[in-house]
Amino acid sequence: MKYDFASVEKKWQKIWQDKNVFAAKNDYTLPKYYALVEFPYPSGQGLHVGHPRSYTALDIVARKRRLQGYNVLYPMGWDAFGLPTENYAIKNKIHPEIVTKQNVARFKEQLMSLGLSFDWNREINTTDPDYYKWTQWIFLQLFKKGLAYKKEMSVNWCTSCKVVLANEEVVNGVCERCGGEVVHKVKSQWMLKITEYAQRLIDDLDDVDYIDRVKISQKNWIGRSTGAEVEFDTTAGDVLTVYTTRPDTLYGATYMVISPEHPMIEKWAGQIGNMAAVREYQAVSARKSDFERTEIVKEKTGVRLEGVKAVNPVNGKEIPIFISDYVLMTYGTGAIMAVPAHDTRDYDFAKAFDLPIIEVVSGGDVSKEAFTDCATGTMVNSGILDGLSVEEAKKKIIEWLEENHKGRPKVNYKLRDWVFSRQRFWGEPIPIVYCEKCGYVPVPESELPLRLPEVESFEPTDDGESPLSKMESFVNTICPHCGGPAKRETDTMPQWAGSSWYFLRYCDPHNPDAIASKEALDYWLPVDWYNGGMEHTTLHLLYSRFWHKFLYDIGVVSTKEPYAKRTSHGMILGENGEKMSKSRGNVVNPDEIVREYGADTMRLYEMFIGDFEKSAPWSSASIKGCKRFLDRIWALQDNVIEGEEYRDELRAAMHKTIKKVTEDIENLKFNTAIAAMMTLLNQIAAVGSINRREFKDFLMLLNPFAPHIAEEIFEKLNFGGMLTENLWPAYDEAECVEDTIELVVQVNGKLRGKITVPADVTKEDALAAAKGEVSAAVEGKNVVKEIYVPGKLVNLVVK
RNA sequence: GCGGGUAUGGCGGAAUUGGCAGACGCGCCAGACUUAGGAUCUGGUGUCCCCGACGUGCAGGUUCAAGUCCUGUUACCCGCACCA
Repeated sequence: MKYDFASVEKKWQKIWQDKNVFAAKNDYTLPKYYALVEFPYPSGQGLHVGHPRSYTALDIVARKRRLQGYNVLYPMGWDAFGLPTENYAIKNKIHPEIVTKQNVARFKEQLMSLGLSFDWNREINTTDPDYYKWTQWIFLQLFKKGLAYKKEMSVNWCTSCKVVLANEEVVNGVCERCGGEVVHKVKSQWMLKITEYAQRLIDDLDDVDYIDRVKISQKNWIGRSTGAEVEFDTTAGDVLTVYTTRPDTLYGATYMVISPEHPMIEKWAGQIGNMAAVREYQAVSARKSDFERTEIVKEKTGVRLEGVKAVNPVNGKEIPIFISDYVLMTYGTGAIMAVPAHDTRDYDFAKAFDLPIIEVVSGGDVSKEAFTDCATGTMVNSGILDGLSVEEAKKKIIEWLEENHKGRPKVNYKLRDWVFSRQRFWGEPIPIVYCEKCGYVPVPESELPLRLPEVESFEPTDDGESPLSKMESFVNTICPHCGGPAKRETDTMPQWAGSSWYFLRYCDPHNPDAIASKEALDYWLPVDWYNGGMEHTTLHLLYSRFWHKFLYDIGVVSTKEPYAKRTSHGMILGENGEKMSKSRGNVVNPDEIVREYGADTMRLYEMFIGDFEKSAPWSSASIKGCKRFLDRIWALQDNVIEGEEYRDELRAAMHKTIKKVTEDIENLKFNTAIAAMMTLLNQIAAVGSINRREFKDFLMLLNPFAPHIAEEIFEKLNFGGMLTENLWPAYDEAECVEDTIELVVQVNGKLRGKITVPADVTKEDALAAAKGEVSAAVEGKNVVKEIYVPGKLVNLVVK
């Protein structure tokens, strides 16, 4: 009888749903396990085969944990605000709410068809006012604590989407989403002070179990560096402060460079002799897009400020000041001391402008290139520092600077504050009112959610203002503070807002009075295992850690970190090994795979495709192997015999497989777990039959991977109740060992034979047997060394 | 340039502390059943000059023994990119 996966899968999906089998219990006395996958953006394209890789992996973990007696929370929801939906809505003249509803329905149906054990009672949607009420509430708390502020700043402006982008959304100088040109534009933006949390975001990584590459990426992104601020007097009278990681090279500073946007330029305008040239350079820099700026990275340009000089604090020498766009206003103080002998950029600039290069650290050849090594050099030409190592010199010069009030130690971060405004319709309205008299006033919490107005047109404006700005009934309001006329903020939040706290809402998703009840949060948090893509390491993951830490600070949550463990899956590539995309024509549709092979086969294949953490190309040929595996298990029903215990011929195999599958699931080694089950099946086939006990435990192991077929056979064989109500099988380490083992016999390290010996063989017996096995090869030669590795091999070294 | 990663049969990939290289699967070959096979079952399948030798990107080294450790090197992928 052939296995009819289509009807069986539908049958069990309905039973699971009707009986609420996977609902997390609100009994906070039970041992809990919170498994989380990144909730998808419900795009118009429907589910991608990449989605189920992550979802199936943690579904396996969740199902296994339930069988191990845990109260498991494995939820799903929709990160549904965002540009593609809005663009689609504009283009097709449908309200984004309707588009979202349609896309969610499609996604949900697709996820359901995969038999994922989500607790659908806890489904959330970031565009639901009952949800974004709390996104807005968190923003208000940030505002009240001074962590949300408005700032005039140069922002990344996508000329195609007509929207401000975060730095993280600009890729290679173009818009991450549409590939449109990105230019700079000065706008007043809401900002979140993530930089205030930079050090804690680094430090607390020590307390969580994230895979190394995620920790390293986050640290690099935050980009902590230690150095010093040094104050340079100028002939204009003002002090120019620079940041440097190499204060030891202060004697080698032969000129200074400030950013073209540096405010001191305006202050000095009257004293700068060549102000026209300076203004021209400023204008050219401002016009450059990020793309142009990175394109012409090679040659250094700049303009010398005539009439103003700086004074090196260590030796009183006057040195020239330049403006150049290789110095960024957004990092450090926007000004540097240039030490061409020991910094490659300064070196290039000095060469281009024919400036003196003074060696202050010996060890390199500064006539050829900058010597930047901090580990080996010795200080020279440096007065009080001469003869010291770089590290010693750093300490000594900082002491000197502090004593003479010319500087201090300083830590800097590359991380910048989070640009939180978007000039778009389909996002959470920022709940702030602007009053001429009172300034920025928060919308009272009792008025949340501040809903998006119900309008028909929400096209972006050409001047870069939000579509909301044209909706007068929305804009015009009353100041909550003074009662006078006021205007609402018309920008909306970025897509990252709703996803920065969604895992909290799952704990208590229908609570009207709070993000979630304190009891629910205290019970479920932290998330025990969070899996998601590497592409979210520096954005979503960092943002949500930031928000969580803030919520910890104001007493909403009780854990410093949201996620105890973070893993990351590799991408599934197209058959040609390239990233799947419509334009490459290599997209695999999960619906078709489910239709042709069934959900169990699809799940199994995605887990078997390769190392979970690495990317792997799809193969429509290989998937058959997984189908065959399930068909062969189905066929085992014809060879079932009675039996309450494992038979001798399968005992070790059963124990070993249980051990392997149990451990591999914890270590993300789903592919070898499946291989182990295939091996067990081959052993069963060799024996010719399977008894009821063996089959039952086999089905338990199979269940997390291929739940439908496992449940069906479990029911057909009357093992009692639903499989999901049973317990994960245990293994006995002692039983994993076979009675006899095979030892490899090597002569001079080369394989020359194999011997079968009792598992508890003595060294003497093993050596004797080995010598007998390879007598021909050892004949007439001197055995100079005998190596015996118990359970593995015997190596005879002969001469 | 910096950071992270990868390199193993025709293909996807296995391989605790160094200990049988190629588990498991795909594909391929042969056979069985069959009117038929793109179904199923059984056996085989790293390469070659096949009782032997060679073989984990490349070149060295350590070791009784190296995919694994050390030194050097190449190619590709991902991320960041003038961060002082």
